[in-house]
Parts: sequence; structure tokens; C-alpha cells
Amino acid sequence: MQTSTRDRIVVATARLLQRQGYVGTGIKQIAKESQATLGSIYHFFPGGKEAVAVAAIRHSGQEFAALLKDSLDSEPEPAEAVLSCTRELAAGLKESGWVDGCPVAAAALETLGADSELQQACADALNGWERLVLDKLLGCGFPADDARELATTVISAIEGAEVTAQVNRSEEPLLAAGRQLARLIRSYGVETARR
Amino acid sequence: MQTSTRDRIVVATARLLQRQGYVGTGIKQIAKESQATLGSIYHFFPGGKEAVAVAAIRHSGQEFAALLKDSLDSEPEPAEAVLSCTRELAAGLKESGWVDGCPVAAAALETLGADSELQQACADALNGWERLVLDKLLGCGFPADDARELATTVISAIEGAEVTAQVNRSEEPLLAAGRQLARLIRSYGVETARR
DNA sequence: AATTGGGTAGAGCGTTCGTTCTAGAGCTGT
DNA sequence: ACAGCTCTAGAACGAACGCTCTACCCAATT
Repeated sequence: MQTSTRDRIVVATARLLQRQGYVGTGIKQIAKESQATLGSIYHFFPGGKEAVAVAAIRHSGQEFAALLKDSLDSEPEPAEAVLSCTRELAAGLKESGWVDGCPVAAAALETLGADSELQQACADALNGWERLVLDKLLGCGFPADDARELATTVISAIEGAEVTAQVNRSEEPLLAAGRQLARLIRSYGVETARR
Repeated sequence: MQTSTRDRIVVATARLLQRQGYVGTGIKQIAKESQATLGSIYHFFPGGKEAVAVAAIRHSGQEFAALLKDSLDSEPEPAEAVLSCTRELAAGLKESGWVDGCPVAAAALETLGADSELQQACADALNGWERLVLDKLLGCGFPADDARELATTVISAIEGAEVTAQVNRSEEPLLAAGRQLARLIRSYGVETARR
């Protein structure tokens, strides 16, 4: 057995949350999908369903952060980097049959009212991604205020574009958002000095 | 009795879907909230839960379209119009305790896999809103290609910014998106001739 | 060899789900 | 007065929910 049971549970839950949200995902489905049993799940996560979901969201947050970081680092210019990022997301989304969108959006929207630990985990994930974009912009010489506002806008727009792309089963919204975001970033006319 | 039972069901369901999504909303909760009974619900909507949800999403789609149209028409310049729109959304979101976000996003994300009538209703709503923005841009003299790509980007960005704002319980993401979208729109340098 | 305890296995608890069903209330046309 | 209709009312069904519980496996420790 290569991967530990705990990891299998987390990974399977992450995918299920991404596709069907929190309420739509049952503990027994997690058990089946991760090849674990109820006993194992409650052994590793005495907190029950919510605890599993929190771990899964944190996992998804880090996983996507790694992907985002790679994509941002692959291009020196931030405008180009964002563009390449949306292209990657569009390709992945299409490949999954428009099913694997933002890994936290569905769960986040369902648990908004009840400031739970789960909701906090979603917020953390989103803010972590935003910080990656912010750092990229700062590293390219953007003024702090501009960079901050741009970073939140970039993450928000990508988030929304992914939803739109999923609903319309088309890469176009994501690609359009990428092009427009690149244009927006370039409009600040910061010549990237370093790197 | 002012409003008909059917309308009460649709309106109550729309609000519940907006806040807790499709799976998170139960038929019995709809009955309680709308002051109807199970009998009434199944009388007006023989299709069951999904039929109620479809009607509710369509209702939400039109309602938000009206709000969007008013907001867009309140300003001659499209950049200003989008900005004012995000301000309105931010205010409403805050007022609701960060709970009343996009009325279709939650439901849309949960039902992505199963190309149901519900998913189609969500897509229709989104596309209807996009069309309003598109018409505004076209009416202000934007070239068709630019207008189309801008419209999808505007809707996507607002959508995503609303989610980000909800998760962070802050108006800032929505306001930042509004400012940046306005900047983006202005960057096309189209002087609005007519009107 | 015996014991311990982390991990596995799943039957079963109480509750809630969406739906169906029967019964009746309130009105209209004859 | 009566039949025929729309709409209301909620009990009851099977299925699925999250969770608890006991029993068991097996490698490491004594």
C-alpha cells in the first residue's frame, strides 16, 4: 500500500468537495471513494465530516497554490504569467469535462452563514493564492497599493471566470478573462526591471 | 392574501438557494419558509424539488437582471456604470451579513456534473446578465469583438469578486474589482458618443 | 507467549430526506 | 343542493444521512 489511509481519505474528499460541494458529499461516499471504512475515517478525524472537509480544503488550497506558483514563475512578466495561468486552468477544466473547477468555491458558498472552521479554511486558501499573485507583482516592481488591488482582482476574476466557463462548458470565459487581465496589468506600464 | 402561494414558494426558494445551495435546501424547509405545505408545493410543481429550483433560479435571474439593468442605465459611461454596479452589490452584500451573494452561483456549482434543467437555468441567467453588459458596451460605441470579451470578463469578475467578498466578509474585493474593471474599460479609449 | 493499542470493518442508531398518498376545505356553475 | 374543480393539509414511506458502537486484525512491546 503506497499511500496512507489518511491521505487517501483527504485526497478523495478534496476531489468530491470540488465536484459536489460539502452538503452534497456524504461520509459513506468518501469511504467508498477512498477505499477506507467508516471506522478509519472516524479514527483519523474524530471531528467527523467537517474535520475531514477542513483537511481536504487545506490540502486543495496548498495543491492549487503550488500549481499557481509554478505557472506564475514560468513567465517573467506578470501579465504573461496570468495569461498562461488561465490557459492552464482552461485546459484542465476542459479535460475534466468541466467538472473540476475551483476546489474551494462550492464548499465555501454552502457554508457562508455558519462561520465554521470549514469556512475559515476556504478563506485561508483564497487568501494564500492572492498572496502569491501579490508577491509576483511586488517582485516585478509594482507599487504596493496597485499590486494589492490587482492581486485581489486577478484572483476574483479567475475564480469567477472558472465558474462561468464551467456553466457554459467553454474555455472562452477563462481565456477572455486571462487576456483582459493581462491588458489590465500592462496598463500600469511598470517595466519589469529585475529577473 | 396579497401574493399567491406559488409566488411565495418561488421567492422563498430563490432566497434559500442563494444562501445554502440546491442540496442544502430541503423541500420541507421551503414549505415552512414560504408558509405553504407539501401538498401545495407538489401541486404547483409536479416535477418536485428540481422543478421548484428551476423556477426559483429563473426568478432570481430576472430579478438580478432588472437590478443590473437599472444600475447600468444610471450612468452614461460604461466604466462608471460597472463601478456603480459593484458598489451597489457590495452594499447589499454587507447589509445581508455577507450571505446573499450571487443567486445562482451556489446552485450552479453543485449541479455541474448532471446537465439537468437546473444547470441550464443557471447558464441562462448568467448569459442574460452578460448580454445586458454587452448591449451597454455596444450602445456606447465599443467594437463588437472588444465588447463581447469585455462583457464576459465583467460578469466573471463580478461573480468571482462577490464570492471573494463573501468569504472574506469584506466589501473590498468587490470594490477593487469595480475600480479595476472601470480602468480596463476606459483603457479601450472609446469616447461615448451617443446618448 | 502474552499483551497492548493503532487501525480496520460494518451493523445499526436516530434523524431527515424527497416523495406519495388520502382527506378535506373553499369556491363555481348548474 | 350538488357535483366538480383547484388548492391546502399533513401523515406515512423507503432511502439516505451523520454518527456510534462493538468486534476484530495484526505488528510492536513486554
